[in-house]
Amino acid sequence: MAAESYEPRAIERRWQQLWADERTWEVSNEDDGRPKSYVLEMLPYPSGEPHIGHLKVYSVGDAIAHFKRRTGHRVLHPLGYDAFGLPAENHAIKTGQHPRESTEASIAEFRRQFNDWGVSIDWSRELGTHEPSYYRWTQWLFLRLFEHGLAYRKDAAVNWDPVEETVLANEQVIDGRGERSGALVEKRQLEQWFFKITDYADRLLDDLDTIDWPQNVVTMQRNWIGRSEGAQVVFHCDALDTDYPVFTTRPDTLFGATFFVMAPEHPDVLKLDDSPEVADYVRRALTESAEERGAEDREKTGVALGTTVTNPVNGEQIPMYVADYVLMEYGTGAIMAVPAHDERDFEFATKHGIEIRRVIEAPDGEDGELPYSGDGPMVDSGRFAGLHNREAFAQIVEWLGSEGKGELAVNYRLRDWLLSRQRYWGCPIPIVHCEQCGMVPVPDDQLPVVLPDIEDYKPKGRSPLAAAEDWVNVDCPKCGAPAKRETDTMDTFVDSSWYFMRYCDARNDQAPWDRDVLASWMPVDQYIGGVEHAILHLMYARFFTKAFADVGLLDVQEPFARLFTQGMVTRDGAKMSKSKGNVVSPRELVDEFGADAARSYILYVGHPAEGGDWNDKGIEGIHRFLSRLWRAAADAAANTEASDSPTGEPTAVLRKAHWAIDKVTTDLGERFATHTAIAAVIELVNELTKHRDELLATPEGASQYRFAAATAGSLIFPFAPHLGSEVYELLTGRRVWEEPWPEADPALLETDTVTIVIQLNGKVVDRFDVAAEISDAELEQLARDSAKVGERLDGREIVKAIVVPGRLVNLVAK
RNA sequence: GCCCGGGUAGCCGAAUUGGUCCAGGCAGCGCGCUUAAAACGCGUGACCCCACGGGGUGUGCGGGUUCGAAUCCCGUCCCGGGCACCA
Repeated sequence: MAAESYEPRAIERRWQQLWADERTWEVSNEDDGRPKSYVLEMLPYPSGEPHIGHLKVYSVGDAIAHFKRRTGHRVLHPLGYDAFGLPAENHAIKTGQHPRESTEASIAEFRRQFNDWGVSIDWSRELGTHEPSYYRWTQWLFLRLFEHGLAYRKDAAVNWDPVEETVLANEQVIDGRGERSGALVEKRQLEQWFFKITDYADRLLDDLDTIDWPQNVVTMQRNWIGRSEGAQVVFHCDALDTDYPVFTTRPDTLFGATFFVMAPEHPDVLKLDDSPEVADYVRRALTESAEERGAEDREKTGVALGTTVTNPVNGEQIPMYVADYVLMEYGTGAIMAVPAHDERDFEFATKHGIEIRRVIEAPDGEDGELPYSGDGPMVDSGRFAGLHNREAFAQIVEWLGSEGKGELAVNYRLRDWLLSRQRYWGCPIPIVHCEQCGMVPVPDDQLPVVLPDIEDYKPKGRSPLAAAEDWVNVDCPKCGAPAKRETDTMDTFVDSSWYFMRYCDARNDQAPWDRDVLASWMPVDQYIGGVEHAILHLMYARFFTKAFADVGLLDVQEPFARLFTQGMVTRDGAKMSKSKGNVVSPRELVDEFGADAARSYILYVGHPAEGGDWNDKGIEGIHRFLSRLWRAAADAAANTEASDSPTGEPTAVLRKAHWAIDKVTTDLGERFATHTAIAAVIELVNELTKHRDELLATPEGASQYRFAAATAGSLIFPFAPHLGSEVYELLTGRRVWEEPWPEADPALLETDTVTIVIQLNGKVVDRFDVAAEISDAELEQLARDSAKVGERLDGREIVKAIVVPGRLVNLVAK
């Protein structure tokens, strides 16, 4: 009997060294006839050292990558770092350390730990988004979008984070506060760079149907795009002789429009009425934060503008108001108000004593409470009265069209992506501003525009780059006159919106990628990451993919065919956080229990898509299991006569091994239920431990024991690759990752007999064992004989027997 | 307020998607090995009755459909997440 104990560190070091020496996980871009599979985890942001979330995402991804390799796929599984960004820069402001230094120190630590975890990465494709060899192509791609009008500069009211001292994208503002700083965001009128993501709203929406993503992520993207269909309707204002278009989803309620409201930001408000009362209201509304203004239970305030517009359907003059519940950013910044059928308008009208006119009845004819936003027949609506409002919708829009007063229209909640940042540690925007030529792109052969070193990283309301005068002052690439570089940098989300394409052809120095190479790998077959990226990153990456397809750089429409969002690991039911002091450090775990135990346990704590509650004792259980497997393998190996192909009559252990193969294959391959997959291997190992002595007593038993132990190693390999490799090699002399995934023998999956339970309306009346191979027809006959269909039982006549395949029989009585 | 998820042993969690519950792990209890401890192994493990064969009740709560419900339907209560003045 082997006396050695399981020493994960030694085993893990040995295999990691071998994988590094042999470059086992590198994959060539040559097609070798196997189907490709691109498995990718969301790229990590290197800050400090990896946390438990990183351990989880790579445990998940690596299990998939290994499973794919062993089921005959050519697997691309690369890794890189999202290296630009504010935390490194804020650290630099505090300490004076160059962000590059702190970032690269962190990258080194990440790389070291990923290796300690034994993740099967193709390191030949490693990249960092802060490297000039990478951001050269970020800039190059930016210029392609610029050429096609998809990157543009405009003056707009933007979100200004007063703590970070930079503008933020809409997506980075949560409840009126900066996503990182938590500071109340201010509106500032600034000239900024945008990507025209709104051009892609419909495609981003429609193509959600073509990808296999979690339902909740799809829903979040749908809501974020926020497509609504309705009509644009023109209201004429005699006072300024101006037409004011409004967007409405309910043109069928036009006859109920009894007033008209403009947003405080609307440029015409003060032209219509410059009274002190109006001016005061506008001033107050504009200085309020988005948060205050958006508060849910806030009263509807507003001021009359002292003039009217004409309702196009009936020629009525209706009063105009300015009110802050109307948003300048959505629609046209003005609305028609229908208090009878809109809650907000109702509230405002009630407060200001405005007429509330019902134009749609509840369908049952009874007048319900107002406001009523449902469907029903139209009343008090001129020639449309009596129609159902759904029919009237189309007819009213058609009539408006014929009068030149309106048309069908679609509106989106989605805004263009604001990409410029007034910060240092980011990718420079490759544009030169020339007095003569305007905005001039830096020629491709002068890329990259290298980020210069500076002394002072502190933002002062403009980019710190502006202080680097040697760098800023250049000759215009077009006319040669003195000009200035753009000093804003790009949002880091730009860097991470195309990195998955770069991996395909990571060392190409002629182009961001070769189109054919890209076509051979894209799309990513399985993408894995946190649900917190449901909108930002995942929307931007989809947009980039579509935009590059349009520009002619690639041939796919969607970057990520399947998405897996992992749940958060908690500890004792609470989120892990430094302030709570309940953080589990991957490094300490790996030191104590080994990477295999840490990785297996994290996949065992629950279904990886849901959370999973960390329990310090729990990982010891997994460690015990791995130790048992190790000892079983050592025992089998010590029995040198035993062959690894099983001989003799199948015993329970052999059946269990095949059962485990079947279970792990389904649970890992199809359902991605890692918990039950690992539990199946645990059961197999428990079976081995339990029957060790009796099995090892005979040559047949020993062969089955050896086979079962090798199978356990093979099956645990995707979760615990080091021990899996060790066990398999020990027992078979072969490398497990070069072996095809095992197949279960169907004949061994079944047990000899099954117990048939005869029930009468849920009550057990009889039970007996039959051979497992019994056919359904025979089973039913047995049931009839046993329970005497047609006779009476418990005073009731049995009318039929329902046979559930292989399991039980139910009798129906009346 | 609206839209998704989810409530199963003391805890984490399974349940082949409608097939007769609770696999696996943790904690607990008992036993073996041991001078002892640790480690390891074996057994036990929802609740209530019991003549020791078994019987009854059990998946947040109340109904319903079905031969059969953790699973489907209706109502209700909690917990988590997303959205929220978007006209």
